[in-house]
Amino acid sequence: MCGRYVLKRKDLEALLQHFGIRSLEEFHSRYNIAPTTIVPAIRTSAEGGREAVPLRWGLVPSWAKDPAGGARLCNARAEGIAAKPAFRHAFRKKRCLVPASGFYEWQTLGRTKLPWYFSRRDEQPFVFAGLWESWRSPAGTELETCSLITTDANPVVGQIHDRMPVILAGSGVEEWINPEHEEPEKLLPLLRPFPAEEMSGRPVNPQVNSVATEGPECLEPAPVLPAPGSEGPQLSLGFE
DNA sequence: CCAGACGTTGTT
DNA sequence: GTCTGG
DNA sequence: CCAGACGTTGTT
DNA sequence: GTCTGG
Repeated sequence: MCGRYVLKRKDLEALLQHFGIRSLEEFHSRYNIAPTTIVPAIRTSAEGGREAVPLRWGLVPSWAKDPAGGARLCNARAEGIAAKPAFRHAFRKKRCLVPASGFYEWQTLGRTKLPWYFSRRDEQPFVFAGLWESWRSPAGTELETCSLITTDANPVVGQIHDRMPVILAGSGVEEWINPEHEEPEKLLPLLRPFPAEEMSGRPVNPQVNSVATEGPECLEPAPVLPAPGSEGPQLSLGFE
């Protein structure tokens, strides 16, 4: 799954430039982005161009009664999005890209959780495949939310967790937000695990566990603390 | 036809 | 929004 | 995703 | 144990 990620300022700017979107308001690097917070996303505008928009992470279906209580939809399994009531509409009509520098997955070690940071091996920014929705309150206020699509983990991430977010690359990026595409047969093949050879991962500062830790210290290497006899974390993944 | 239900994922 | 049940 | 909160009633 | 908040 993917319940936390990283987006550095310069990476967002590079991506916006790539899509021909001029950088909006100032964005500061965020090293511990969590569900329920506002995240930058890219989608096709009503006019057919690209736009960057703030979305709340945690999709709320348009028909939901309460946007807070049940909104735990920060991920959507690729296998089910074409049919699940909560996602099928967004899958056809409201696809988006979510810029990122890297993401976290947790390794359970006994009673503690160790966060690992995964990114492209070349440290280039990338985009997650996302869905968004619009919810209107009884008072008429509009709330736009999003969810990140997950798929099977590749062999690198798979050492830690069996799922990972879908990372789009190449022609898949444009195809995903092309509004002319609505057929699952065309879209679902884009939702594959990112190539393991192009990814790397390493254990990082356990302070990541708390959403209050938001700075670059999140990416500090995890202290090496393998107790004798217990299996400690491997130093890194993504190497031969 | 209308009323009412339906949210998802993750983990052990 | 869309499907199911009555 | 993880961390942290969450008591409940009856009675004065 | 389970729900809420970030």
